[in-house]
Amino acid sequence: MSEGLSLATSVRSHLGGELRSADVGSRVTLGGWVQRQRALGGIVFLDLRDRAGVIQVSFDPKFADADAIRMAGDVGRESVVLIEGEVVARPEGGRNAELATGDVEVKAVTMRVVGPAETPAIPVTLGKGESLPSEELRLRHRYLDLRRPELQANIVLRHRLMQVTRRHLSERGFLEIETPILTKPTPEGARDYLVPSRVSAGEFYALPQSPQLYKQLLMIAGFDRYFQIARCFRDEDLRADRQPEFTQIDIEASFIAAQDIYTLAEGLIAALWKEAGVTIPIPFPRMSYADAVEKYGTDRPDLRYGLELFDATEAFRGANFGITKGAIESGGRIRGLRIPGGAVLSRKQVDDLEALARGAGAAGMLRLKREKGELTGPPAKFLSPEQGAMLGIEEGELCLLVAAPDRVSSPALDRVRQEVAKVMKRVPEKTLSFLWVLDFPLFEKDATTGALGAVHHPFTSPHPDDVALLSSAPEKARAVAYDVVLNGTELGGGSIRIADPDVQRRMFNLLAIDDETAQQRFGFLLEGLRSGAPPHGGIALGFDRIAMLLSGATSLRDVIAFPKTTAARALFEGAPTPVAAEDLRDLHIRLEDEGTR
RNA sequence: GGGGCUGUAGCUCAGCUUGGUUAGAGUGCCGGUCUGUCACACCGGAGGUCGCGGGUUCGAGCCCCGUCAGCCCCGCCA
Repeated sequence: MSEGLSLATSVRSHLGGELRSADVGSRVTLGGWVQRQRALGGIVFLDLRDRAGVIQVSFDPKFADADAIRMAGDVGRESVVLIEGEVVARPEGGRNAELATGDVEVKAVTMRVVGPAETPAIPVTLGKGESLPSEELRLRHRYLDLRRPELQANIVLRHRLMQVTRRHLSERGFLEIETPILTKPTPEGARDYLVPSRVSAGEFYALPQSPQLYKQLLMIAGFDRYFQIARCFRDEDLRADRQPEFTQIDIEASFIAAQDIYTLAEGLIAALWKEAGVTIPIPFPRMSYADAVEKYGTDRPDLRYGLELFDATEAFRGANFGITKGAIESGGRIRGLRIPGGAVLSRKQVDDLEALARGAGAAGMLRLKREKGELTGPPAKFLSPEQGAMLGIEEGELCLLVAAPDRVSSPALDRVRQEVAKVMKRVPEKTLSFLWVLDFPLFEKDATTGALGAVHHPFTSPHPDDVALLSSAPEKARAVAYDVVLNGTELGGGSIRIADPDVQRRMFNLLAIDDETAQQRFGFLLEGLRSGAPPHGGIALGFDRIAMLLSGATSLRDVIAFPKTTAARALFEGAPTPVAAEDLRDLHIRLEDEGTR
């Protein structure tokens, strides 16, 4: 973890974790935490930990004063001590190859306990028979948890990724500009975190879900290139990869097209991965949204393994098989995947796959396989030999099919495909498969009401080839919107925005937002657009997620210094918390059921 | 909003299937021995609201109901 800096001060001369053979002979004053003691009677060893690592300190009666030896034996773990002594080479056979400092040790002369510690509530260093404490306790005693080298390394990497981001973008003319944290509630999208206003009774600010409108206004203002490492807030239910407050690398630029954003984001992503020691090839491959959903059933496909979906509708056309016949007649298709070597999967394994498909909304899954040249499985007897051949199932292959409308079969087959890759061990762990998914639809239809909603957001520019569709078939119109995906995980996304106030007005009309509502919600942006807006667009990358991937962590909580739990609680400081009645009064807020609290 | 898993010593866990004497282990902690250890070793000791509340039972860590907390998933996340 050594960063090769001198962190010497008037209190300490070196970082113990940085000492090496070259330092032998130096007089040093170290400060750090007592990680472990080994008292052998006359002689005492302390493992002293600081930001750079661990160094062994020996207290030998021939060098150290008696007070120091006594204190070294008595001091509690995790206490902070200052030690004066000399760096010496360890005796032959006494070196510790597992320690970066293991060729040397510090022979102590004096010691002071400057920060005595009570017995830690959770172990910082795991000893014999100990495993990592529960996450609940780790979060409750976060200052102890953060002392662990693993978390320190994650936080240090996060810092370096931030600096790379700033340098990379600054060097390309991007200006880091802060936008408000107290902002205006937005009815669409995620739930807002609201902040009551004291001076304006009954009115509320919202914490930003993203700086979207502000960054567009900065383009209208002529700053041309903006970025921010922006904190965003969304009051939705959480997951391992979702925190209520999170950090985005937010980027916007003027006089650009989508192509420019791809190049820019690829350069930044390559720089971030390089900082973590990984060279990645750019540019990334690109795929249309329509292709992604057709071939993989998802808008963020994992391309590390094949297992493309295929359309088997033609093979089943005319077959007197109730399930497929019904699906085809009601406008659906028969889609599925062929799994090389999958014929060996057990009945139970395939049942489990079907359960996943059902969990994702499918009524069931059809199975066929070819063994010893013969096609078997429930649908087989309904197919003529010619129809069976159309399925293209090779020897040893298992074929799984879902007969349904695409909106059902796509998510079901996506789940099945991912699980098959896992079960068949087809996922190459080390491969990094970056991908641009382009040309998202502009709108999505609400399944129950049929109303149009924005897929990305209402300021996303329609695809230039599809402008005519806005009047005829808006649900078929594509947007100039793009996501960048790594191994099936969305790293970020963005779009080219609408710069023309007339187009923006049409968008609102299609979204059933009338002029008055639009003015009320987005007036400041609309006025801005009418005052001369350059063509502009941008992207936002999930910074925590990138830090998580690059540090090898499996939870965002391991790359955030003070994260929240899945109930959005902060266990360490204890937020949220009730507040005094007079504070609520000042904010013009009265709680329901106050008497029962 | 829904589903699943977990909660026993400071920490990590066993005990719960099939209710029954004094709830165990490792580690940590406390005391002692030990001059080259490095997950030191050895000897001794203390340490429990079995998450919380209610119920069933002669009897509950164990069975039932509720509740709180943590984690994972679905919905949700423009």
